[in-house]
Amino acid sequence: MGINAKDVARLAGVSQSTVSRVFFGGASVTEKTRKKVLAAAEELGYTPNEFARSLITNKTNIIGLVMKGVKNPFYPQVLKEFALEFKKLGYGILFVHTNNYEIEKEDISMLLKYNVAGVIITDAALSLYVTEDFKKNQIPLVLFNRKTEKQDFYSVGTNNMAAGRKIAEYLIAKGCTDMVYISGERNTSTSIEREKGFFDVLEKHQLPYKRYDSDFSYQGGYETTKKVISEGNIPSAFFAANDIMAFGVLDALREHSIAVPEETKVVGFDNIDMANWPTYNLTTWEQPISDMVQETVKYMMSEIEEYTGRTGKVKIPGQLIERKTT
Amino acid sequence: MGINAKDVARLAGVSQSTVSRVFFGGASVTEKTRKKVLAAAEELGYTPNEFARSLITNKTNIIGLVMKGVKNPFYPQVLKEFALEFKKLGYGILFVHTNNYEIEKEDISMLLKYNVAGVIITDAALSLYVTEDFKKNQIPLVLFNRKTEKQDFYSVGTNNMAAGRKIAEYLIAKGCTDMVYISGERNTSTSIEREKGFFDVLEKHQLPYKRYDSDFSYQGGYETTKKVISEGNIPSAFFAANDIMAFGVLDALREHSIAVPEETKVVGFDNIDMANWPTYNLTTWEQPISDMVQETVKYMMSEIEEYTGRTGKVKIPGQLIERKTT
DNA sequence: AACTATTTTGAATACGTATTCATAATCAAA
DNA sequence: TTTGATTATGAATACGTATTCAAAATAGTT
Repeated sequence: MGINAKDVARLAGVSQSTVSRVFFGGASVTEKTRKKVLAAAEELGYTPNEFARSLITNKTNIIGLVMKGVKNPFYPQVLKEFALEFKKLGYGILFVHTNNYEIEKEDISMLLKYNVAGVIITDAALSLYVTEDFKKNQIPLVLFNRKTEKQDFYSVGTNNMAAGRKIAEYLIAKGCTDMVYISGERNTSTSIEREKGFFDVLEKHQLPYKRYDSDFSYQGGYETTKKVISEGNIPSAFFAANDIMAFGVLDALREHSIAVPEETKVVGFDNIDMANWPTYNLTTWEQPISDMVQETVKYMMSEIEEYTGRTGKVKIPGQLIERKTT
Repeated sequence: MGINAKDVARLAGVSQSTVSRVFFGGASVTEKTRKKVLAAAEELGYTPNEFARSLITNKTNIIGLVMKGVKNPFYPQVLKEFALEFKKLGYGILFVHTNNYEIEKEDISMLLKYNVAGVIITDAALSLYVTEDFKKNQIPLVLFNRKTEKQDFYSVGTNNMAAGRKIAEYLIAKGCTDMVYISGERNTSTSIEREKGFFDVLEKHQLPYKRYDSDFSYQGGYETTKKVISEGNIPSAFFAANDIMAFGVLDALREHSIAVPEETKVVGFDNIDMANWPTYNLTTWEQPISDMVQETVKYMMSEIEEYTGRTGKVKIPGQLIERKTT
């Protein structure tokens, strides 16, 4: 179909090998022939065929990015940052949306078929066989903002437990005495860790607390809060496991004319753009997306350079962003 | 590195050709050998190398999806729908985030290098040379929710002008007399068309109107409304070119204690999930994402099957969703 | 059984590139 | 210039698959 290296070689009066050397870089080519080749390539509109290239090198410049939630604006933001960062490095992004809670066999297959250079899983959980599939093929894998009980991965996240603790201390300092934690899906490490840090501190201070199980969604925060209100005891503070649930909390409170931060306080998690919108003005914990992305990319590139399969848990510190809901 | 067809062939006691035939489909293979091969493949964990495949067929199962805005939740939603739809058909998605207003040369190059089967551009604008690059390579292209002045593309969107008209008629019927349109970026077809339909009707009714230029962002809607308020004349209705701007409008109004829908009314566009949140309860125009995606996929697949380069403008009708802001 | 028509299979080849290995060209030093 | 060392180039090959072409096996018919 298209123009190939042989065509360019013919026009430039050199061999195909030389054309390859010009475009691959790192090899020794005379300045004169390089110019000849580049001129010919320009004239013909030649672009190296990435597939043939990958066939030889057994490497691709594609990173697989697996994502589940797009309703939480946090994740599109993450996607964007990854896209920009990898673009700088000449890598493309194969986007895989996984619908179910766990990454599906189909999704893995897609990633393997295209021999991705690395995989980032941002939202979904993954089970054992996934481990094996990627390890067997020496494909570096990063769990972004999620961990499994098993330790054999590299994961990048924020220090959820410390954040939970800090938030508890902050609320106590503000005079809160009894608090409610609204969890995300109960099997996600993020929700569990935030809860643990939060409750640890409350227990140490012998303060009463209660957990309501929800699902990281706006509706979840909203309905849960309505339930809390209907039970009659308004706590002195709500800590929601992410921002959009906190928005649901705030809207439910507003609907019942419960003043924030006077009658009760609300803290979220993520610090998505919307947290700064005047309607919400939400006090929340900032997840340093850029730093987390940078860290992920750094590991990924080093593992692509030379695969070691090393594991680890990197926790990028975040910070409390104080606004008007506390 | 990994397992290849030859390995499977050896284990199954057949030739590589037969393995290929089993996995490519459409060819004639005995049920018995098929089972043997599949068993061997399963045992070894074989997946056909898509790159070698593409080298032969000169086709890929990758669709390039170019997107600019991720702050507007409308687009992540679109991304998700495309991902799911194409996954069903065995296609992967190469996600390209373009930062600038126009799709960049770098982005095009990425798409060409990977020889994508088709390209969908959702948000960004594109200039002439892009046209040529894709046409030359017979790569089908769809403009999703955007059009250019040039007619030589296939575009899928909603009928923005008709929607603008309907919204105007609706507001007039509600008794509004002077209205404000808050535009998106001035060079986007969507914003221009919505405006045109809207103003056409108002002019016909000889009603006063005014346009404020904004940028499709929440901040834009918010600041613009503050400006409108500071000018002293509160219009009887705002029509914002998308929902998140409408949210900005509502928040600005709320801040100034201007009652909606009593003192003024607000209409958005898109009907993103958030429009249904209790804080906003926004009356808006629903863009039928699913239908638009379906239509895009249909065209894409037919052009992949057999490239014709045919152009057209498909407009999927939407509908007014009436909530509490009017 | 004998033959033909059809289906299934294997060997060989092509796709476009990177890379090894050998050869040719260039350079440095005497 | 001669020699030796370095560099630039080309021919050949490999990557993993789809596909053509011929051979083998099977089914169908008499």
